[in-house]
Amino acid sequence: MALGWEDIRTEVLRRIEARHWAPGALIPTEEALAEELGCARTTVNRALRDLAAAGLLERRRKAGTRVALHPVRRARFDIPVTRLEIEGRGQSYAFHLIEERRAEPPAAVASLFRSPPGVPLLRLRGLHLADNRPALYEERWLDPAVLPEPAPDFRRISPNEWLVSHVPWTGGDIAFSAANACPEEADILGCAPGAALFVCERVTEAEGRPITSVRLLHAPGYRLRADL
Amino acid sequence: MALGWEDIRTEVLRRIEARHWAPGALIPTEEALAEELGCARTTVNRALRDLAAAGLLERRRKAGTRVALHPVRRARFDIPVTRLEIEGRGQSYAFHLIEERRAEPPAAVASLFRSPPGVPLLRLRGLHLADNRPALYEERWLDPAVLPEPAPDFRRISPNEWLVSHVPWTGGDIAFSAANACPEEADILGCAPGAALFVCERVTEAEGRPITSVRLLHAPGYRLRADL
DNA sequence: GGTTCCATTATGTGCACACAAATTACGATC
DNA sequence: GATCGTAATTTGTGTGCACATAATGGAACC
Repeated sequence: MALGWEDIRTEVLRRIEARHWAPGALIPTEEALAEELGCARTTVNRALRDLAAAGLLERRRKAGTRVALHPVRRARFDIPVTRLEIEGRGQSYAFHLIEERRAEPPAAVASLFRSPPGVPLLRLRGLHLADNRPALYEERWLDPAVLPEPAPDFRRISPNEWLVSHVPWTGGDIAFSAANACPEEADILGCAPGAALFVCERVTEAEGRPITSVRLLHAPGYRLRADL
Repeated sequence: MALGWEDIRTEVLRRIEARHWAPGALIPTEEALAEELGCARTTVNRALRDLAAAGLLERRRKAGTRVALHPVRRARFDIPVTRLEIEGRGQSYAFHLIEERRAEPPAAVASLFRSPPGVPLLRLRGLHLADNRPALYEERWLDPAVLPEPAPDFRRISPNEWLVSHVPWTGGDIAFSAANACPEEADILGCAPGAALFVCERVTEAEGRPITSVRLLHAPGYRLRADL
């Protein structure tokens, strides 16, 4: 019959959901499950590893595998390039560069970049438009060392998109929050001052050093969906 | 020396980041890589599968493996039980039940639950407190069919926490957005009317049917962090 | 009683092999 | 030239085995 690892996962999941094994309880060893379900231990291992990665099981060597006491919901979502996200909704995309200049960053950003005082970074501000309406306003600091000669024309391609396809990144950090639009932001995004904006702050690193930090302000009405 | 699959992943990642293989380009087959790097194809397979799951590679049978053209950033975050999140910050936790009654849901919720008109759902509203200060206000609709007899005392345990540990869930949906606090919400959360609130809306399902839908309003200042 | 050490045990992972599944490339046929 | 069928290729996965690694529990010892 040939049971696949996904079948094993399904069966284990069924038992968890049916409270066949209570939360916090030990479940049989891989070997026992393999014998019971009629497959190799490798196959059980893969299924259990997958469920553990999903947060449903907790596994420790020697201690065994137990059903997670607090099934942490581990949500995942994709962060597409803004252009693709907008075009994916069937809208036309455009990017409007508001500002591009060298400037000394505020202390918080400077310490983040671990750059010595007096060294300017590249300051970029721009607006992403969907069907010619403001959709996303970005304020960015960028380490000019990553730019080639000649520098890309950010009036034609958004910094985000250029970075994604030209600079190898190795890590970073991302956080979401909500903020009231200040008058200038409201003006740029074409919304009322004080409107609640969905904010995404990102720091992108390469080889352990920050390359760029950006604050993305979404126009009112934006929703970020994730899968459980 | 014994190369582990994580070593292989690291090496492949290095080559991607070093633009050794350009975005969109085909990379060698598993077999070729296994021979070159001196390990079994299984090991290469695991490494490449992992990178593909992370969105860095695209793999298709027979077509081979290529470096993703648009390295979609796939972020993951854990959604802990609110109590654990607050206690994890070293603050004391408390839950205050504001309202519990049977009520007919608005049309949008009724259609979501696919419940016939006239059948009431359980309406719950409550406030999560961190160090006795409002942290999270929740408005929930709950299918009373999942409740045992006697029903749990939601003055003692928050609906969220009770559900997580007593009702097997199989899926759901989650979305984040921002909203201005209406006067009542501002009063409950102890913030200014109109303040930008971070909103989390969740629908939880079991066996394909919605069990509960909830709108979570975080007090101003909340940040949701994720890992890239 | 407490500390150290070690055997036991469950998971983690590598390997060689086999076959399955998908998709492409190519050749045969019309 | 277009269409169809088939073979070749690449990834996907199962199996049995071996050994590595970590954590546990208890024995030995002070």
